[in-house]
Amino acid sequence: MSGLPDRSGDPEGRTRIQNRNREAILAAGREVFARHGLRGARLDEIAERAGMSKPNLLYYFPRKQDIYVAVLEQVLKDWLMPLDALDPDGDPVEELRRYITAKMALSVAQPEASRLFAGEILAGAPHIASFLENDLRELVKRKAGTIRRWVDEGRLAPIDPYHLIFTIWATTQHYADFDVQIRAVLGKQAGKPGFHDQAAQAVLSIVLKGIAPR
Amino acid sequence: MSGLPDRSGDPEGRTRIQNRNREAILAAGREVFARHGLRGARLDEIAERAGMSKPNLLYYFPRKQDIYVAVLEQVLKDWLMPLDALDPDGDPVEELRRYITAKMALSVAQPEASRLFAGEILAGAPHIASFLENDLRELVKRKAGTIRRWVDEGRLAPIDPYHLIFTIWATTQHYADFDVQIRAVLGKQAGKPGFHDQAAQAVLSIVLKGIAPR
DNA sequence: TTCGATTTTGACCAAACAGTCAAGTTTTGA
DNA sequence: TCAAAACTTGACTGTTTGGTCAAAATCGAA
Repeated sequence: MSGLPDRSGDPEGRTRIQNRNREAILAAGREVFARHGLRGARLDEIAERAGMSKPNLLYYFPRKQDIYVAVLEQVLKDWLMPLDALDPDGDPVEELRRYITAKMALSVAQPEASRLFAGEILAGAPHIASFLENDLRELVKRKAGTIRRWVDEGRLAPIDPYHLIFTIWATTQHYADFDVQIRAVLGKQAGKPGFHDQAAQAVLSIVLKGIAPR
Repeated sequence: MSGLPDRSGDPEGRTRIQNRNREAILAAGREVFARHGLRGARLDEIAERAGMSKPNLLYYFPRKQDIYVAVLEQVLKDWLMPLDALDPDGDPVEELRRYITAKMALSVAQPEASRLFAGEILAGAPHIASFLENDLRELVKRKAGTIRRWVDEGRLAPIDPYHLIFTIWATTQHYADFDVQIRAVLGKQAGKPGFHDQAAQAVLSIVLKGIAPR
């Protein structure tokens, strides 16, 4: 048919306008869902932040939940990479140092992703139950096995691998999820260059020293 | 006037029925707000869980936000007690051990309170900004001063007190806030008696070893 | 330039929701 | 026992919200 947009340059077969608008919607959605969750988010608000009318928004994503799920999928795409990268054959302390550093970097680079994830968990994880019970559970099981072996070999202090992983998640994601509280407590200190490096150093120091072998 | 209910037994001057119904509403509100936040919560849902009609609910709290603020006030009433109890003249390690234990106990005993707090933070802390910038900030400043003195005296490893406090908040509140994820990862293990004791032991071990003086 | 496909939106609809009200029921203590 | 106060709720209102639709505007490649 004459006049059809060229979609050959796009793996999903989408037009230039579709790609641009979907990205704007997902960015706006991430922002609004991170703060208000699925139920608290308003389509009007997402549309306004995406710079388009509400009917146009719905032209691309027919339901509010469709936007939410698409944003969640984006978040989860990279969510497990840092843990997945933990090398069973590597040096335990260096591997965990790299893991903590990578998680911290993710919190700094994509705080809204972390907050969206946290909000979904607070809501009971209705949309990511499968992801948690399968992808996440299997990966954590494998990596916990690795950490347990490191402990058994005396290369790490006797610590339950699951609780270690939970501790790393908690401390690194905290800087994204509770950013508002941290800024309230620290005031201008929290906005200074190097603040997150200091935070990363503190977490690395406490956790790595906390699990160092005797 | 004849027939007035006796309120002399109540410090707030409320009747027996008022006390009973307010408590039911606050308990229901805490549950619904913890999961859905203020914007996502429905009055119908709170009323149903409180076991009363919606107009009756509104007889006691005229606006949805009134319930939310009342629930938040309940949460914040005890929120700072564990940190406030940190004794500047005590043994550093024992004081921090007690603090971590108390925070963990709070997470176990009142997970919804923790989740409500987390949700309010994710939403930008619109209703507790003053609390964060005043009560919390002042208290943390004082206790960070105590911890810094302990570090300076060589009684703790060289660690930034603020990041230590954030680490303790993160690790202890994680067991309440991310309970759904922990249960997904651990399955039945998370429901066993003693699980939270093990969690507390793990956090205590990592953090206290992590900040032990050389 | 053209024309078919795509994109856009103002106006609108129906349902959901916060909150109201009049009237009935229950409580309360003299 | 009684009457005033307190409590309760079905029916309702007005607003908000998710979503629809017809028609206009724009895009895009021939």
